[in-house]
Amino acid sequence: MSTMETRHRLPAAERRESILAAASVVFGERGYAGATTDQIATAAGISQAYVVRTFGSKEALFVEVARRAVGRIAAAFRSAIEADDGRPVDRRLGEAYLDLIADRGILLSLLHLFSLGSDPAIGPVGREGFLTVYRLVRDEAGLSPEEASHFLAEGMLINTVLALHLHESEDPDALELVTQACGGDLSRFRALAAG
Amino acid sequence: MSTMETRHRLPAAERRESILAAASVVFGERGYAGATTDQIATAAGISQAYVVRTFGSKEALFVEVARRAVGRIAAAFRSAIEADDGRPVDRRLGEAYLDLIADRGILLSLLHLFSLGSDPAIGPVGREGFLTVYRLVRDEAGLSPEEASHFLAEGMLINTVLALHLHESEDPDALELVTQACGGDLSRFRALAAG
DNA sequence: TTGACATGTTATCAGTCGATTACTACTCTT
DNA sequence: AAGAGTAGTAATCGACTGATAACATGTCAA
Repeated sequence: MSTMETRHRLPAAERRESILAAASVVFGERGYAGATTDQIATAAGISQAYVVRTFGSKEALFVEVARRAVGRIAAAFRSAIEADDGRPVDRRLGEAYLDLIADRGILLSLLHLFSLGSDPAIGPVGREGFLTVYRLVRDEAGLSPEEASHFLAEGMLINTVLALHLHESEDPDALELVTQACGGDLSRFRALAAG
Repeated sequence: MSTMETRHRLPAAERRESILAAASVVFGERGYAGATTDQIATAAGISQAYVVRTFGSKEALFVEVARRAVGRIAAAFRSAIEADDGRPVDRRLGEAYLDLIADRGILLSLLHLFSLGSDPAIGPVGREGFLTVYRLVRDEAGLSPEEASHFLAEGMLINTVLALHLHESEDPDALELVTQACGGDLSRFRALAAG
C-alpha cells in the first residue's frame, strides 16, 4: 500500500500535517470550544493522547490551524495577483477565494477564529490574521481601502453562507442569496458533496 | 431602591428577560460551546441551577437568545424602512444596524449562531434567521438581490470587526478598516467603552 | 394569619474533556 | 543483532459542566 490508508508509523512531520488537516475540518464544523481533541484524533486515525502531545495543547493546535489557514489564503491571493490574465485584480482575488471553498475547513476555521476576539490567547492571532489579509489585498493587490473592505465583506458573507450550509438548502431564497454571494459562479459550492 | 440593583424576587417574566440579556453578552463573548451556564448565572446575579431550570437547557436558552436577536434586527429594520426621511433605504438600514452595535451581545450572538450551521438543533435556527433578514431587506425594503446580498455582506464585516475588537486596536490599518466597515461613521464604535 | 404558590438556592451527580504518565512497538544505524 | 531513538497507545486523573432534586424563602389572596 503506497498512497492508501497511510498505515503505521508516519514520520513526525507527515503526522503533524495529517493532524492539522483533520483538526481544520473538525474545528471548522464545531468551532474551537465545541471541538474535542478526541474528535480530531478519530478523524486523523490516531489516539487522543497523541494529538495533544504532538501540539502541546488544544489551544496551540487551534492557533496552528488558524495560522496555516491565513497562510493558505495569503498564498492563494499572491498567486492570483501574480497571474495577471487581463481581468481586474479583484475578480482574480474573488475567484481565488472561491477556490479555497474546496477545503471547507480553512474558511470555517477562520470564521470561528474571527469570532473569538475576546479570548486572550486566540484573539491576537485573529486580529493579526485579519489585518494580514486586509493589508495584502490593499497593498499587494493595490485595492483602495474601500475596495479592500468591500472585498473582505463579500468574503465574510461567503464564509457565513458556507457555515450555514445555505448552499445545500432547497429554499429558493437561499439559492438566490448563495448565487449573489459567489458572484453567480456556483460551481465551487456545487462541488461540495457531503456536509 | 426602585431601579437600582433590582433585588430579591423578580417576577418570572422579568427574570427571564434579565437572564436573556446576560446570556446574550456571555454567548456573544464566548460562543455557544465556550459559554457556561454558570457564567451566565453570575452575570445575571442568580444561581446556575436557576438559569438551566428557567429555560430547560443551555441549548434552549441559546436558541431563545438567537431568536430574540433576529427579532431585534427585524424590528430595527422595519422601523428604519418606515421612517422615510428622504435618504435611500439602504442608508437608513445601515444606520439602523450600526445602532444595534450598542448592544454588542445581539450582533455577536448572531455571529456565533451563523457559525454553527452544522449543529442539528441550532443550524436550522441559524438558516431561518439569516434568510428572515435577507427576505426582509429584499422584500420589505425593496432591495434587489444584489443590493441585499451586498448589504448583508457589509453587516457580516461589521460583526467580524466587532468580534475581533478591531475597533479598540491602535493599529492604523485596523482603524482604516473599521472606518470603511461602518461607512465613515465611527461614533457607534467609539461609544463602546469596556470590552 | 395562614397556607398555597411562586421564586430561588444548595448540594450533588454523572458524563465529558484535556492533559499526563507509563508503557509498547517499530525502525534504522552500526 | 543490539540498542537507541522514534512513533504511538492505554490507562487514568482532576477539573469542569449541564442537569436534577430536594429544600428554603418570600409573597399574596382570603
